[in-house]
Amino acid sequence: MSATEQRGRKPRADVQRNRAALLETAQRHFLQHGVGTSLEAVAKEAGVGPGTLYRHFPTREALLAAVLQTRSEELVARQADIEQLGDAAEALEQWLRAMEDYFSAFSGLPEPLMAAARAQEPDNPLTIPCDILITATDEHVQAAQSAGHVRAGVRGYDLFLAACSTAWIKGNGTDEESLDRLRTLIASGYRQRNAQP
Amino acid sequence: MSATEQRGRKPRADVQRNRAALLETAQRHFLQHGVGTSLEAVAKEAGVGPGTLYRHFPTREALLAAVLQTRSEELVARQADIEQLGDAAEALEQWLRAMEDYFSAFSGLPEPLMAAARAQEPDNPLTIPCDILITATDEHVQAAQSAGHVRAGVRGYDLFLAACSTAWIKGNGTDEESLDRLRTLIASGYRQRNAQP
DNA sequence: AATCAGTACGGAGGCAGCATCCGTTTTGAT
DNA sequence: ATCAAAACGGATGCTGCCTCCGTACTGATT
Repeated sequence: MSATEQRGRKPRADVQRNRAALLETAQRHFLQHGVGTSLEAVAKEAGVGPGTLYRHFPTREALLAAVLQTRSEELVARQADIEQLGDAAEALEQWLRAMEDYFSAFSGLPEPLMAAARAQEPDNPLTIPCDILITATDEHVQAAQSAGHVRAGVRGYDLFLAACSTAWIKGNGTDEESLDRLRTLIASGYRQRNAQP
Repeated sequence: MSATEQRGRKPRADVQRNRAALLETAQRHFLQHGVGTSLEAVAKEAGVGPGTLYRHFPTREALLAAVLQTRSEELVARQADIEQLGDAAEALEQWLRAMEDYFSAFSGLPEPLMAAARAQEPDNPLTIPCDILITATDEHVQAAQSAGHVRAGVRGYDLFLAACSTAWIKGNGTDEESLDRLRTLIASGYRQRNAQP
């Protein structure tokens, strides 16, 4: 028996079915209406009562975290690929874009993520993925610094913040051209002036 | 008769009193609870009914814009001072900080400001101040570019976005040190490498 | 001073969403 | 087939939004 399975010994059929339906519906609603979507509507469309939704996911953040689980895993997988590249500068750049995409998955997502990153609430379900991302970013940054591609004094957390705010702006309907300008601006900010090959 | 006075000829005493009370109370509530504060509570504390509040300020944005009026004027005044400086680079930097402070006046303010800046809704009361700020920023940028302090290709709007997102991050409780790092990062991004005095 | 018409007031009311509680139903185990 | 634990779901109470309309106030007019 794996650790993720039941500790007692009863994985009720109900529970799994409802949980799956809720996750599926919630993802659709988050996609269409953003993270602020009506949880009541999600429950109704999933064919369960509000009580059931709240029992499975006590807070909006818990539901969000569960829905994001899949995407988080994909992101981590992408990181593995990215790390394969020899070029630390290129790797960092790709990683930042990957994070930005992740943050942009649903409209309004950066808000709760920032709240979780600040992380005075240790039981916020979004804190864990955030910490993972920050750490991963920091590793990329350090690698790129060692290779002389990134200024000293830049931390992973700084670029995490930058990616998060870029995603926030993106989610607010700014045109792609302006976004690219902003990304370029930020890249100019962290890049080492004279890269040493 | 000035243009800002009545066009017909009746400035009812009621109206002025209530409007003033609403603005005063709203500012306090925005300060304490952010831009999402309960308008019902504002009305109640101002001693008027909800109807009166909504007649004076049909939307939350209208109320926000009215409350921000004073601050906007201060900001413009500060701009005048800043322009006096001969140093365009220093002027730009100060201007960006001034804007950031303005955006940080109330928690959650960047959100509606961004929505207004994107500006497909021409009757959004926040659009006007936003456009003014963008234009002003662009002037500072161009001045600094002429003096060779800022890269070509940087637009005022880009730095407006940057300031807005910095304020957003700030409003989400990030520590001052990280903010300073981010500001430095952005500054490194727009500054010309070899300034020509 | 008294009247009048226009204006503004304010609260009741309808609506939507959140979150909880508890009587009823489902489920796996025996 | 029976049972107790576990899960369900909807009724419920709450808060906030926004509107509508009978009532009250105000400034102008005589």
